[in-house]
Amino acid sequence: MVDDVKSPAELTDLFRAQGLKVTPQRQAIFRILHESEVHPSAEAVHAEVTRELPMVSLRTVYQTLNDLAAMGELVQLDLGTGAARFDPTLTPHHHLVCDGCGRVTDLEVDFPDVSVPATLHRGFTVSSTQIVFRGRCDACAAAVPVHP
Amino acid sequence: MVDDVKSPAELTDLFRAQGLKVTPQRQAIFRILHESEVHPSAEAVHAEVTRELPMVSLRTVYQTLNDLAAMGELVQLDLGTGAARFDPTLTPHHHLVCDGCGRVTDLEVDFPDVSVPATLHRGFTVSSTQIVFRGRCDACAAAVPVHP
DNA sequence: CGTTCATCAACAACGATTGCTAACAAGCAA
DNA sequence: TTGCTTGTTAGCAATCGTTGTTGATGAACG
Repeated sequence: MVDDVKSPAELTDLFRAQGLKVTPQRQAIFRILHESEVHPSAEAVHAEVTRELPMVSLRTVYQTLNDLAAMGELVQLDLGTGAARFDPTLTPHHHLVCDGCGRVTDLEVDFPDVSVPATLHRGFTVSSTQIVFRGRCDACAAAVPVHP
Repeated sequence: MVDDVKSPAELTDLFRAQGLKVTPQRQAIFRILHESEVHPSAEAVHAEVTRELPMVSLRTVYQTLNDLAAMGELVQLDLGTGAARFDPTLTPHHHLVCDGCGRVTDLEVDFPDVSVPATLHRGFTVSSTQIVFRGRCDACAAAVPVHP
């Protein structure tokens, strides 16, 4: 099974263990991330949060997402789509990015042959490998058959 | 040999062929790109240009870089290092990105096995594949041996 | 030469993100 | 419960990279 973001209860425990407080705002963010099937931007998470807690500021959402990313419970992606995306799927995987609508799709495939040749890495220590396939999803390809 | 950005003379011809005018500012940018061994940001190109033409605005640099990228004479990279990088190497290749200093290094290696499995692409049309290896270059690894 | 249109510099505006700070609330203990 | 301590929040300003706007300049082409 896929290693998703932890449950709200687990994240609550983790936050408390780090001496961080668990506020209603944070609980709402935990729940939204846990239920999310996509790669939401901070803005998108904020839009969801304010449906139940209308006073939550975007600032708070950023803070909590950054905390989660720093704890390794979330992966922050910068795919050149304008805003950073927060990926609740922790299993190493890759991404399809649509140049039309910006949609990001997971690709749960391992490419075991992809590594930096020893003759070329020149002291570079690789900590992660990201593969991004850019193109157009079916919907966008249909919408713009010829020119952009 | 590597397919680098065209010479200033060739770029001049290309601009004129497109009905774009070739100003001293643009010629300076052409020359700087052609001599560049790295992946300069717009800011870095601007810093170089103003050494010979102190009046050139950052706006003009962006405009020319965008024109070149639109013509396919330059590849614009967004690697999450803050600013966009402009890559004068046109041959398909991949990148090593140092999380410490942000340095971007080319990796002239082809990974023929990297493609989206037919069973998973679900209508997605891939137009380009980017592989980014993140980690630390030798200098940054030496500077920060343990914690960041 | 003169017309015309792209370009220039300067500044404002923009979107995404972060810094700042006073008011506030979570967690803990008594 | 009550109170204390400390981290958190909301709101706004500021920052960064980038682009829009504009009046003036200047190149290209006839």
